[in-house]
Amino acid sequence: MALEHAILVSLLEKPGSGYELARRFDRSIGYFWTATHQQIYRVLKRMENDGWVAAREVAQQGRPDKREYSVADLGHAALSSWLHEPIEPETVRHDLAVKIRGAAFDDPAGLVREVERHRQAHADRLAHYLAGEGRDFPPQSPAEAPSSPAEAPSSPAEAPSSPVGEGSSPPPSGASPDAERELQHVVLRGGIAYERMMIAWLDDVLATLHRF
Amino acid sequence: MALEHAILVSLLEKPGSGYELARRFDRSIGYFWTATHQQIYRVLKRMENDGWVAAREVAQQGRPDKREYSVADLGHAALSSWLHEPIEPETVRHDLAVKIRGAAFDDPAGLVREVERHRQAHADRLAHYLAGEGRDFPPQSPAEAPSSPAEAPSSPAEAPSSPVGEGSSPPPSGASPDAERELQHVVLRGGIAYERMMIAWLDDVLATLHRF
DNA sequence: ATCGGCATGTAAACGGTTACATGATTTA
DNA sequence: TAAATCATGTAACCGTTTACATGCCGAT
Repeated sequence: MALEHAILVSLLEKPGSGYELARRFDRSIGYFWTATHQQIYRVLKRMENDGWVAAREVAQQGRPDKREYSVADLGHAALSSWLHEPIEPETVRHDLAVKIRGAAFDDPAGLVREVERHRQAHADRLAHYLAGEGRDFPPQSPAEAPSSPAEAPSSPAEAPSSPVGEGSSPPPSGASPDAERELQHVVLRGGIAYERMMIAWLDDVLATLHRF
Repeated sequence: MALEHAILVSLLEKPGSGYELARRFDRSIGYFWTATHQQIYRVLKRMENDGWVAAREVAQQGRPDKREYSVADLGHAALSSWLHEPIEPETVRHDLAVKIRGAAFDDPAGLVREVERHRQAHADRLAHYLAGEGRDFPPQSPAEAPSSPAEAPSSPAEAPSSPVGEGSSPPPSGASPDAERELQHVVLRGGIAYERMMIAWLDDVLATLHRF
């Protein structure tokens, strides 16, 4: 399990309420880790009990009060020790691959629309990522090209919203805002590479299905 | 949930016992869907109660008896209706991405070994897939190249073991052994593309980490 | 004689999903 | 006035993971 750790990272990047975290899990962090608000409130409460995070009541005008969480020393230490223990290279769950293999026993051509839907969803996410990359990581001087040609978008692109927030406690070693940005960028590049690969593969799948 | 459906597909490809299924979920099917034996036994029992699969006691010499399951008409129908309903484009969980972003707050260089471990695991899987592709889908006449240059392997490669098994009931429409092979191949190509992408991205990550 | 593979299970704990619930405020 | 957003929760259910358990057979 790593929801706690994903929350810690997000709160280190920028403190926020449970509600705000829930929305981040629809955006930036949410691209590689999902969680519903119910889950987040429950885990957040446990983390507070364990002293990993501390809450601060914040009054707002025109809005309900919120409890803004930030990472406490114990939480920072917990993250650190998680970072230092090895994790298993992930275990994937690809429903679509099961469907594709299953289609051999039931009208392959019937799957075309479904695969096209998925292809569209991945093209949308790619456009979304590229927009975020262009916004948050504009191409610098020489030597660094952000990414290559893209897909035609379709959904409204929205920002990954990753302002350089301030960690609550002093980090053990080399934690510069510089590293934070660079590492966020390399993760985003991973998302971009993933979507590109998926689109190319789904085209391959469509070509294969069209042969039946 | 799609474990039931993954089991149906696997049993359509070839009938087998719970134990055999559990091992298949370490290989072929397991590359895009994991399940432990306990899970499989429980689901299998439920599927039997629902009339989706039928068991047959098979005596073996030198081994305990096994209950060999095959797909019943109701199971085939259940798979068919699942294939026809749309599913959500998957929700990913990338622990490693969380770690990478978290590393900004705790020694980025300390993550190098972990990322290298993951890179190795993906290189191994790629070698494994490519070996399986070479074995089960040998390059045909013209026009079809299986894949491009690869990685240096390291772990012992093992077969995806996908013999063309016989479905128990007559399929609704175009289910040829031909389609079965082709669709298995396109799924395998997806695995290969995924591993290649991951290796390239992890190299990018390593290069980024080395800057700190 | 012990270890690894075959074969099948039970039980408990945990994590994630879905549904339901409340109440204020701003925007269309 | 109705809908969307902010903000926080409870309850029930279901799927997954981990630990424990049993027993036979063949090979070292």
